[in-house]
Amino acid sequence: MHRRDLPWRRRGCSPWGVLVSEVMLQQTPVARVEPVWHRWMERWPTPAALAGAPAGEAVRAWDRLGYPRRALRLHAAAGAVVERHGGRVPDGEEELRSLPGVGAYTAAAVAAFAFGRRTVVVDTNVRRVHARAVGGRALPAPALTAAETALAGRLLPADAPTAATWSVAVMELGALVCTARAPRCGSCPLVRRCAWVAAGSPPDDGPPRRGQAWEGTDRQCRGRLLQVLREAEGAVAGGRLRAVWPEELQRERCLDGLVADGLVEPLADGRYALPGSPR
DNA sequence: GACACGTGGCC
DNA sequence: TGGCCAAGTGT
Repeated sequence: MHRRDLPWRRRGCSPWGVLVSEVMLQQTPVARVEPVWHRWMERWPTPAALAGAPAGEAVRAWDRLGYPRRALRLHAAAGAVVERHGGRVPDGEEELRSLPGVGAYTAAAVAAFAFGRRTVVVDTNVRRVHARAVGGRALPAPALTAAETALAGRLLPADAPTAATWSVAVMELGALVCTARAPRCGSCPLVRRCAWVAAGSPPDDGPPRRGQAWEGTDRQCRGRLLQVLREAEGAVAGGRLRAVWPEELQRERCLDGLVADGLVEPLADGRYALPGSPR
């Protein structure tokens, strides 16, 4: 096995660094996260540092990682850490889980990888490895099931530090070898014991997966609008937004949605800006 | 439980 | 070439 030397997996990385990485990695590939994570940690090395910055600056620094509401939630999580935990990232799954943007996976991951706690870490990689090696299926079900969590719990080593290492290893296996498309079974340490390989590597028998529509969607529209705001120094006039999305009805709906989400702030003079950013 | 939510790279 | 996929969460 090859364990990647990722900055948030190094010994000296703070729990805050681990939390930032886990939120950034939600639905986003490692390669795109790395440079943004480095800039982020240099600028905001502690939860208090981020909490002291305007939310809009977090959105801007999020750059093109996608799903920018995560930046807003991370900013809110930093505030909650300062308010409720004295500025230290908590080490318990329950306290972590109560932070904005931290769900079951992220809470378990931070508890395990930042604090060495024995938690059941189940992400898409773990699910795929287990579906194949144990379940004999090409891909896991569309949504996480209680049975999958239970299985992951049974497979987890009893010793806490070993359990954390185990979780990293299974995730790395899923990310580098047991990949969704074109898995490298030839270099997999589990080939001999893989139920899916033993069954002849049958194709996925689940329901066809619906691809995410993109062209012309609200998501694309929101992305365009926010990109203009991110790249602008301060506030921008409505005309700048009109230019990147001419269709008025949809543009206004998306703008309203961005404002409702707290990603955009409408100014009294009719212009728009990232929330709290310098005018 | 289904849906909304960004972005870019890969085969 | 374009559908598929990437360390999910909140509603």
